[in-house]
Amino acid sequence: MRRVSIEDIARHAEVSHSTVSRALRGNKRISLTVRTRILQIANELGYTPNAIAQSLQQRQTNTTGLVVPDMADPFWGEVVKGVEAVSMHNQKALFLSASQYDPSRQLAVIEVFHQRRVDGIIVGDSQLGDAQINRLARIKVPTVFLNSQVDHAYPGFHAVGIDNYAGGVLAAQHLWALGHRHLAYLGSTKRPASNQMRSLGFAETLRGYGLPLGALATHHSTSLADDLRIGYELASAIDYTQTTALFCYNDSIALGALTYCRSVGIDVPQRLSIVGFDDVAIAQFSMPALTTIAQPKVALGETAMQLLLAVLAGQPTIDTILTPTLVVRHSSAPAPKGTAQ
Amino acid sequence: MRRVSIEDIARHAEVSHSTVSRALRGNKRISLTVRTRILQIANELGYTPNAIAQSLQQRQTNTTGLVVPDMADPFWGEVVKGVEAVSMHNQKALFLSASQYDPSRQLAVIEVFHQRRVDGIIVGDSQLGDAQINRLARIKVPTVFLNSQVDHAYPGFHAVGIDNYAGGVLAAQHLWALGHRHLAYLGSTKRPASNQMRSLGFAETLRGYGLPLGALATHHSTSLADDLRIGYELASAIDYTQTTALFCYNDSIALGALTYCRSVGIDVPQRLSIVGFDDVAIAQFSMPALTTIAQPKVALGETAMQLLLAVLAGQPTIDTILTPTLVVRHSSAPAPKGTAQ
DNA sequence: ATAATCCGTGCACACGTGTGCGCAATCAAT
DNA sequence: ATTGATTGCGCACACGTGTGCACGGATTAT
Repeated sequence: MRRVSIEDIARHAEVSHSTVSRALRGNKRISLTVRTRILQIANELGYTPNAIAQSLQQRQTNTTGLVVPDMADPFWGEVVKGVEAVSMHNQKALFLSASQYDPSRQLAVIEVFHQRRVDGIIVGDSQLGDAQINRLARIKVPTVFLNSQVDHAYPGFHAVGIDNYAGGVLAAQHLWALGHRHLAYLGSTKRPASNQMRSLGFAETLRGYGLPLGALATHHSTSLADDLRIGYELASAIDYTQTTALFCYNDSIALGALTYCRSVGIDVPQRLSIVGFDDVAIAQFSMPALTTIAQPKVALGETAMQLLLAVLAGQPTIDTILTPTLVVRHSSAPAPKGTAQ
Repeated sequence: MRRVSIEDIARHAEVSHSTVSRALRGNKRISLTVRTRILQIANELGYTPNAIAQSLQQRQTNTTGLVVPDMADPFWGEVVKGVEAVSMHNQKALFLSASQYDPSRQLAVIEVFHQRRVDGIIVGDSQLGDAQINRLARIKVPTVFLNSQVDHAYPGFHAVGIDNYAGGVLAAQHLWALGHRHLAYLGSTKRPASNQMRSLGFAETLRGYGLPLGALATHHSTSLADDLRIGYELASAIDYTQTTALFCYNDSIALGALTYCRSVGIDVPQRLSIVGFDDVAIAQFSMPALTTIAQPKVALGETAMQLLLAVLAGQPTIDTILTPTLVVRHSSAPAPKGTAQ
């Protein structure tokens, strides 16, 4: 029942295990005749190198740990896809775990990764507090934070993310240009930093245009329910006698809001414009198709993994901020005449 | 820069590394005084056990490999979530890789997992051919197939899936009861087995009701494009002067079809009923909300992992077939009067 | 012919951990 | 007081792999 090792091959070939090891790795110092015989025997015996033993001896596992808040979230699904693609392409294996938006669980996962001696770690949506960061800093594993909610300025810590403020600006410019003068922001405090930057970019831009105070309402859910549900509930708290446009923290919340509007008979986009954030796959197929601020999700994952690989290779690196883009579809339209100021 | 090992702790405590190992593992034969001293030192030094070395010596990695066709697919996202939850709860780490619906890549991933000496493997949507199965059988790693497209009857091979035929039956019963007499099936040959069983359950049930030949059209996409796009394209090939109901291989295809209908002004569900399959999160928030055959996705992942754990524990196991359920929403309605036969 | 070079291979150790066995010291029992 | 049991710990090996060094034999140069 035991697996076949280079020692077994050595016995069959009547050489030492050193010779087998060298032959398999293509060392020049092994004669061609011996090498071909060894490869032949290895093949017959169905030999598969033991990466565990290799990892132990090399003190390197060629393994990365990835922790995201929720696997089933379509946003993170795409990010994971990007990370996995680059990882596999570079012959690295990928450990995956979910943190369920729980910082303590985030740290616990990271410690498990460290036990497994991953070469590097990618943390999505980090919400680690100072104490946790200190604990993490002690283990000295190269770490890339992806769309982090906290600022982690430590050596060995790197970051990849998008410019949330710029995203908020884009949404404001778009809706203002369409003539909207009473707007609302629907957010979630589950992601403090990005939520704040998006609403800030949105609000400051509108203020810059001279939007009177009070014409912008912000609603933040503190609930931990699904975003779809949150969007539905937040949308139901809005006063639609004035408000003509909604900017939502993400597409899921926007779709929840859209569902609410449909259920109470508010026409989108004729009476109300809705702008989402992320551009998940389904956004283009909702009814009406969602206008949204697109994040380059797969690219985000790819970039994070590439950054990590560069760090591991000892190359100099810089943190990366990707820029979101406005995707205009059919959930946004000119403000209705009656309500324009 | 070297990591701290039990050897280092031993030196500080002036004992042998054996004693440290035993102390850390709570062996009774170590005196309490020595043990507490060792734990103290281990803590001060920031010791983290090396799982690689443990794996090598125990000949067991407490690791599972999971391969799915596409991380970004919302269906597989939920399955992964279930697998990960059970895996983490049982202190097992999870390797993840995507196969992109490519059988040869599926096998390649499995071989990498084997090199890493995973204790078990879960393969989603297996499309492995006979040659590949033989190769896989040789490595003798306990394997669970999840919603497999092929029948793999080998010792060491196990399966978890849903009853696709029953799902097709449910859809047929529902649409027949609503009075639909001209129907179409929109499928994808990317998943041969499940696609066939769903359409078969659908077709045979309708035939059983006495539906005349020719009143049921089937369209199968052979393209590798996104399902959303496939749904759009397949829907555009239907003759809607007769057909009043569509049953789709999955929700993504159904949503694509829905989008097509919206774009050409076909009212759903007044003029056309659409039934999907899977019940992905977004199905309940589309416009109109999608009637669908729900798969217990998370439970599917959980069950697969639990089955694997049972196999690894040497317990007797049986393959599991979960049953899908009909979820009626607003994309299906009674057939329009004019077209009823 | 002898010395210098080169080529092919094996010995032995390292990576970090767990454990069977043995050994010394302490304790209890006769 | 001697024997026997018990307790607490270390020695040495194993897991599978890679590699520095040495060593023997063949080849080449003087």
